[in-house]
Amino acid sequence: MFSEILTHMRKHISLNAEEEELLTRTLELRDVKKKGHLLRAGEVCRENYFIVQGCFRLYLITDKGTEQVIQFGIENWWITEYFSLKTGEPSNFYIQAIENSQVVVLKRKDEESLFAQLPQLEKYFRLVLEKAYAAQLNRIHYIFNLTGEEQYKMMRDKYPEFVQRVPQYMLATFLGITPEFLSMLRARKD
Amino acid sequence: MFSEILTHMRKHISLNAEEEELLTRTLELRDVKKKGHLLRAGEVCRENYFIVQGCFRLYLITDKGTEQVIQFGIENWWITEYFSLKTGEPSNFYIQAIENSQVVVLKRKDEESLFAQLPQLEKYFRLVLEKAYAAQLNRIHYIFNLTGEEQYKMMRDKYPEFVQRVPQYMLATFLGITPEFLSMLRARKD
DNA sequence: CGGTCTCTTGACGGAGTTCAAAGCTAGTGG
DNA sequence: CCACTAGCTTTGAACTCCGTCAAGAGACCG
Repeated sequence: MFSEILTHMRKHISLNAEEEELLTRTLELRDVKKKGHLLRAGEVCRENYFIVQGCFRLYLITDKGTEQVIQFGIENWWITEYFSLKTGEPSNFYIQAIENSQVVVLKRKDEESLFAQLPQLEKYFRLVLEKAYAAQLNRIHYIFNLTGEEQYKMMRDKYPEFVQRVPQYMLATFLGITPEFLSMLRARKD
Repeated sequence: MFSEILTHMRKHISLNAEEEELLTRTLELRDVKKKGHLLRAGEVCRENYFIVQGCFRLYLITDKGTEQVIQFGIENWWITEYFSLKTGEPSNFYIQAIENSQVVVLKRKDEESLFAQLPQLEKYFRLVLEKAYAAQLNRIHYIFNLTGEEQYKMMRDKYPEFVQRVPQYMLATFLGITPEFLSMLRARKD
């Protein structure tokens, strides 16, 4: 359903019925099965995704052959790989559904004309990006100043439903620790 | 001078003479001495800065009382603390000049009316933020997958002039290591 | 030329990794 | 609905990178 994305947009900008109709004509809904990929390393990223329902991860395969989760995305967040999307170069990252999910797809080829017709979208995405960028700075702060244990406890206390939702080995690499060490942390009763 | 920021904007959007004049009337030039602050922890961030000349760092004081650099900024980059700027809450961060510098100041109180008069600025900042956000994702990737030593060598080889430009103890905390350990790395000839 | 800021050196300690193996769980097909 | 399998989690021992603390040596600026 497009109602979720329209609700989200209305929090930042105002659109009339005609404009909303233009949007829903251009955007596309897509279902993604658990473990299905929206992007694989080596491919060029040509779309931006708004998560209607479900949960995704953006990750990569390191030189050592292990997976490193860089970012999670849940309902009402946009997720994409901007570097590849903007430059047209092949991406190093994967975007994968952790659960059966549904996204709204904004294709790069439609972006320019849609933004030209609905200039307010520029503001909407500017505001979304400001928020996402601020969150990244905060994250870097935590990475450097909290131990793995402290980060895990913070996640667990602040977003308990989220910690339940994703496999431990994905959460571990997101926190910058190994699955083995996270398992040990959980065993130590607080 | 405003010529630097106008040149930068012309790379992303087109402005006519009248629009550029409106911009330069609203924006402000400010000189900042080495070690001067644009923002201190506890203050509310009310401005966004385009670096015309010089070098800045965004940092914070950790619980242990040490400085942690989160981000550097040099010529033609915007730097601010978006969380405080957007929410109006006091910031936890400092923004400080590393050299004698000059910035263009965009005040929050002018932002709304300026964006209303020059809607193209929405696009300009959207594009700037997309690039900055992509760079942060890449940075998180390096933080997790390179050791302190590998990150230092990459910085040194990729941005040698920059490594020269900032004090070692600032570079160390930016890389997530202690100044002592960075000193040791430098002593090991490659 | 004096003081503050910055960089270096070294000994010790701890948080987290690596590797290997075993135990558990959930989805799948028969 | 059960059994099997692949994927996920746990455990433990040895090891490593990097932090902490403390002291001293340069270097820069007024």
